[in-house]
Amino acid sequence: MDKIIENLNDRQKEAVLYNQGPSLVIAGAGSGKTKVLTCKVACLLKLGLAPWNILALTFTNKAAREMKERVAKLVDPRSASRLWMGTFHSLFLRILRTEAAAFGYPSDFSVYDTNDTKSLLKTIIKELQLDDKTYKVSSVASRISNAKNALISAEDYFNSPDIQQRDRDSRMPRVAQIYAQYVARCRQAKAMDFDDILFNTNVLFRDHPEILAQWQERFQYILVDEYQDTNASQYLIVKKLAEPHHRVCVVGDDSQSIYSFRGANIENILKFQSNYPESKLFKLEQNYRSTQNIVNIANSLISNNQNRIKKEVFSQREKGNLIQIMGAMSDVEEAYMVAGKIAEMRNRQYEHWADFAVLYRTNAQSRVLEEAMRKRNIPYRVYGGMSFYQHKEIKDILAYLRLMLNPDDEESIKRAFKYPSKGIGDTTLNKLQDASRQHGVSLWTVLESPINYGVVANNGTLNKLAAFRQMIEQLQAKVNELSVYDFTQMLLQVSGISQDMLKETGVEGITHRENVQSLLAGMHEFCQTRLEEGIEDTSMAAYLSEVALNTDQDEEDNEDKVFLMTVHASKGLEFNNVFVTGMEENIFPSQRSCESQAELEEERRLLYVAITRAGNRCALSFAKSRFRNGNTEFSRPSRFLRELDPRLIEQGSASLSSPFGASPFGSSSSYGSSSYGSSYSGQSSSMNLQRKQTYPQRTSPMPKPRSTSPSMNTASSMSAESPRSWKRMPASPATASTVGQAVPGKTGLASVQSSKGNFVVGQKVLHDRFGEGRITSIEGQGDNCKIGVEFVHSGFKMLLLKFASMRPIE
DNA sequence: GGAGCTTCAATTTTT
DNA sequence: TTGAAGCTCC
Repeated sequence: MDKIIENLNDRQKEAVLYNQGPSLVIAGAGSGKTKVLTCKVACLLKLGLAPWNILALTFTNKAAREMKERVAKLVDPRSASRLWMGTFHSLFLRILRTEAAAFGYPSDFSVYDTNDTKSLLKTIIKELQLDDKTYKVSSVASRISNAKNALISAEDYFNSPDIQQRDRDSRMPRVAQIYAQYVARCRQAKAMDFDDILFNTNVLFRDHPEILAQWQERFQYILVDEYQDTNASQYLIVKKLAEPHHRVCVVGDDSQSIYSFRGANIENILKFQSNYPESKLFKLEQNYRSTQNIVNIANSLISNNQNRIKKEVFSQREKGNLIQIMGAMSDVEEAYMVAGKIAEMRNRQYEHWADFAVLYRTNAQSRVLEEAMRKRNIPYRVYGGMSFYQHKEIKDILAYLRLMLNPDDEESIKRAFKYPSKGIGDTTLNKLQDASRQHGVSLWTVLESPINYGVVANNGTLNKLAAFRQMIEQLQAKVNELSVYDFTQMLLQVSGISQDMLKETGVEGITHRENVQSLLAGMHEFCQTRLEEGIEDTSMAAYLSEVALNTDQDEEDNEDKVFLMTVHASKGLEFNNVFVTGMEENIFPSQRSCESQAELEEERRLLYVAITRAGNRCALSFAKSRFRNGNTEFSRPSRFLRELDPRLIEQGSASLSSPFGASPFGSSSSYGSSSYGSSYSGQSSSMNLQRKQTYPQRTSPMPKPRSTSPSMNTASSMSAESPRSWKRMPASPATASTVGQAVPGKTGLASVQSSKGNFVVGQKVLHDRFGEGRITSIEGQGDNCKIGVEFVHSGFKMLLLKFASMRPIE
């Protein structure tokens, strides 16, 4: 026991050792939250609790995995593997499967993922003959999801005057019907969606006290990670399970609550103490991750929030570097600036690429950043994006597997129907669906005898349907005879998927086949592991129940690369150096979050999360113009920048006082030119940055672009600025009338006069997109006059004067 | 049933 | 601008 807690500080020890009643552990950023949780679990085991008496709930598979590994190291792997430690969804799914009979489901019901849900909703909206522009699938889905997470059933939804009024106000009065229909169809398909797992767990516990009592008895101690992210449904499950013994420990940080949009209720953590009056509060306030300056500037920001639990996060590390704020003329320049800084810092500090993270508020911002990284030969990875199990080819195969256990699974039938193509089109599918709806039976039932259900089709079609049905039945007969691995290999042959995939040519085909191979490899591993552990069941059912909720990334990318990700995705991670980009009004905070105080506070917490990811250095950047939704938009620096303690911001960083309120593209040239000249070392000079252009570039492998078609059309640094990119700056004063009058010099030309001003070799210029630079050459005349400019952040460019939106400065 | 066209919208995301 | 989704035509 002592050994487990020997590396903890006093606060952490108290939190770990207290287990007389409910406790709330407020764990500031970087305060060793996971350590406390894992040590607590280890202590409980040492105190004699059986692993299966401990319920430890997380939000992600990754968190659960990591925690399990750490517990395994503290105690023994065997005990660790027997803990009830996992995500809310995976553990309660397990319970639901066990208790399925109690609420009239088969134990191998299907689990619908977001795609299935949306596809079903789309069908229902069509069937109800509602306008799919008014009833957008995504908004209907989110209303239903929010309702479920708030434990509002379809019936409650229909009967709630408030909700009905709200739906009428937003011109979607029939969401209640869609909801009801959706629930009915899920039940018919013997399927549950993610939200149902929690919702139905509540229903189960509500309607079956005897079952609840069993699980209460089992879970002697309950721990919840990231409690600030719990929704009403999760809150209530925990409350019910902990009712008899009240031994529950929740850990979280209200300042890091950033998921209200998906139903998380920050009140759960704020009100924990009133919900559990006898509870004890522990605060972990020492941050071990970040320097004092980073912790303090984050504190100065978050102190602007009203709704929070009082705490004083502090660091005993060195003061560290000041926080830098960098301004750029455009999104492109911002990206180059960040890329340049990363390259420079890496060389100077002998750091790894992976010590750097570039964070942004929206995914769309990654584009320019990626481009800048590629141009600078900086290897990077974009974190997030599509997970393995969301790929079409994987989902198609899993649909077949799901059908084996549950042929009533409508979404899976539809998938299997469509792929590989069987000559059965939408027309036939619609007929089948209509019949299924009219007779109140599943699609599969209709398929078993289409004619009996009034499906009118020609013989060819009927034969195809019969062939499909036979194939499924034939496969079903084998399911229990083979391991998943063997079965799936057979399935790929029988269904024609293998043959079809071989037909695919090109890069995408290769990727698809590789993904299928990975799926098979995963299945093989599943079987091996099971056999090694002495579990004989390597069936598909066993596999599917394990995989149903695996939606996280199987990222094995351990290469040394810079991380690019949204701020949301960065939660829980840490990096030596963090760049937070796009610090502009309407981006961060996002436009949609400016309406209410609560939303604005969440955006502030989001920035708090971003800043506290940094260990040693943190820089925030903004651009004065940004290309968004096909237009160049001008923006003002984020209001949050003004909330940061100015004493912790590096001198020479962008001045924030002047541009506010002024016209976004005011005439102050000093603003743009001085703002980004400073460097981390505090040597504030643009020369310093220019010099890095000559640094020998360490070669590094080019990262694979995410899309299959790498963008090759980006303006090469040697070419004249293309009209296409010029179009991106409609506000630029450049016109055809800017033809220059050249003055000859010793080599080439020394200067040129144009309607934009006088350009001389060696002169400083300010370009709307590339920012500040110095002219190195002038050649050609008239329309062909080209000016070579060495830009501070964008490197050398040869620009056609005619198009360049550039003016001399100084 | 698929290639190619038009249209339309455009935070954040795990399970 | 991108991309997804729907529509048309072969």
